[in-house]
Amino acid sequence: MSNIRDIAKLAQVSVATVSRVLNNHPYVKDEKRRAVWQAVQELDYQQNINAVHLSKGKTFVIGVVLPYINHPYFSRLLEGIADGAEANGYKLMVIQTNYQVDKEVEALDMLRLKQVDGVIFTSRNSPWHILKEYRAYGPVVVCENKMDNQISTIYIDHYQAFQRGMELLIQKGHRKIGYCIGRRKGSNSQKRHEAYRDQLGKIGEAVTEKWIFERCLHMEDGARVLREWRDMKEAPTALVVTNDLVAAGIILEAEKLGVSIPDNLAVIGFDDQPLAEALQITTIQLPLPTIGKEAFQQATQDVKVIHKSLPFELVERKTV
Amino acid sequence: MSNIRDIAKLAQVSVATVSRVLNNHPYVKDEKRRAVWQAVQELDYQQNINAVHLSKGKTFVIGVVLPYINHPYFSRLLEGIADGAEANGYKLMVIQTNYQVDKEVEALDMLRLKQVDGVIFTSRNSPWHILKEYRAYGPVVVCENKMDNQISTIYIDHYQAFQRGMELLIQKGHRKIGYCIGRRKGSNSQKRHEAYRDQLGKIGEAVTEKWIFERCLHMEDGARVLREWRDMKEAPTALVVTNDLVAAGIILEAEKLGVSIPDNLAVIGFDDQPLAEALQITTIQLPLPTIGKEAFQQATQDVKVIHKSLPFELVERKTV
DNA sequence: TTAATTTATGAAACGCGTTTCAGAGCAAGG
DNA sequence: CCTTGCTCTGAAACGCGTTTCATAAATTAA
Repeated sequence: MSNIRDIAKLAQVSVATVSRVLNNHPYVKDEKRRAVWQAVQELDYQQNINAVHLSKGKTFVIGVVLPYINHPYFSRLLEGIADGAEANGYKLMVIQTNYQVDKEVEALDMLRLKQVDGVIFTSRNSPWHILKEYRAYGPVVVCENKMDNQISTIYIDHYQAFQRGMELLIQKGHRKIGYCIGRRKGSNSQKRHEAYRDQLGKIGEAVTEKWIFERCLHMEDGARVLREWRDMKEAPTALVVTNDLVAAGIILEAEKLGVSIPDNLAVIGFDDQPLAEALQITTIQLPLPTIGKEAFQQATQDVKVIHKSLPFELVERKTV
Repeated sequence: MSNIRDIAKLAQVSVATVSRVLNNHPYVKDEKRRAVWQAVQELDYQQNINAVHLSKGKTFVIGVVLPYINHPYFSRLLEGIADGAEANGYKLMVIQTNYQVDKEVEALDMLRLKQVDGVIFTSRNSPWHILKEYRAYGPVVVCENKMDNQISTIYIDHYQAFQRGMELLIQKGHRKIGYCIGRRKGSNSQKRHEAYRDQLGKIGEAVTEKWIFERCLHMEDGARVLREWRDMKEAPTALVVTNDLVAAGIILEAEKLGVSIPDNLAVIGFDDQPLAEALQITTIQLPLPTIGKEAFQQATQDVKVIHKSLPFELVERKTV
């Protein structure tokens, strides 16, 4: 394996000149240029990118933290990030965390150790102060609605989005409304809960804890929810659901059990995945790829901290 | 930013000793150990992993090539790879290619430049000889059925899997059978086609080109197929479909258009995603996460070239 | 008590590309 | 003819951790 010094020797120039030639810098005589390329060919030179990274103190790699790779919400987000990366000559290091804090810290450590130039959290479980702590090592971007003067956030206003869903249901006459969520403690989840509480408050209804279905993220969870719902003495007439996947699970299980949607139960999802279109699910469309792309921008530019909310849109179909 | 030499100076030891302490090597007096850690604290030392990579000639990163991140087939595969990586202290660099050859080559270049220790192709578009060319730079693992004495392959026998699907349909009395596929030229696709041709041959039927639906990968494609199918003068009575997602698209569109599944059209999918369970799709279950995990193993171990086929299983539900 | 190990430690080399800085040569401007 | 101002180069420093090798000191085995 030859290196730049071997090339220099063979081409009878200095390593500086070799570097210049390889990187297409100006101010090198054509004959030297040719000599260098000639030597590169002869020795079958391959650059060692790790030396470049060391020397430049930069890797053009962004770390992406996501709890589950195989979930359309995060896949779409990741896709957006990947598009941004591709367009800007960056690579992506993907860390699947299953919401384990140590995995999240591992991702942050890549930043600390200069393995990546920035980190994007599509979701997180670690306390905020940990992210702040690592902020000194490089840009950290988080996809949630949080105002912090050091960490940029690109997000959907889940409070408003959830509110929009609630409004639609209330407008259709629903008063007994429940909701599904992946986990309670997430920041986005909390925003949704606040919207839930506030909207119920507006129509003089109290929060019914039993109507809040936790651990709802995948399609199977939807089926579970529908069965639980069916067995309730007092059941809600409408559900605002984590995402389209869970909504689909609810709807398909409802079909099996002879529950009519939306007559017996109205359902509203989030995301607007192809599945929502196929099943005619009323949903709140979220611009996930755009979030991803913008998060990427922020992770690479780091000129100033921003907090950007991207618009959602209600897509009315047939489940409300 | 302090480095190992600063630590050495402050702790009054050599850099070799610092390195030993940091890496928990034996043969260092406890007092020096303490002195080093003390200095590390004082100077807030952060290791530069790029120097480690350069020095070791290894990065503990594996490159994963996949055409589409946001597709459950590849997501599940990636999930398996990620599990393997996590369990072995490796990180993953993900390259989304959209089947562009230059993107695939970019991934291979990461291997050549020592940015990654190995590359896994979950699917590819580049000619085989390119992969072979890069094989010299490190392990390249491909998820398709190809016997090569240099490149390991971990795969599902798509010929047999497709055959199994065809057999079921034929056994149920179908003779006019079509199929859906993502793209014709893929190696796995070709295996499927061969099985299609052969099975049709066995029952004395010829291949009907119009019954081969190309560019079927996502749910929307299924809807398109169903409509095309509906408009055919002579239509197949059964379809073996790319994957569960497309099958779901077909089934849901059929429902909308009043086409009865399986009475008017039998459908069999691949993968056995949660969606298949929810929609009661008869499908060929593929061990995607296992494929991923094994591919990972092979990408890191590289002791000898293997070709491993993993078993699939027919899951009969209600669409055949 | 001597030989053979084991423990401990540092100098120096190794992995390798980038960039700064000083200086030389040469052409255009005055 | 002299002064700017490019063009072109290379030496050396920089980024930084790992590992080998030689050596010294302390044990243990014989």
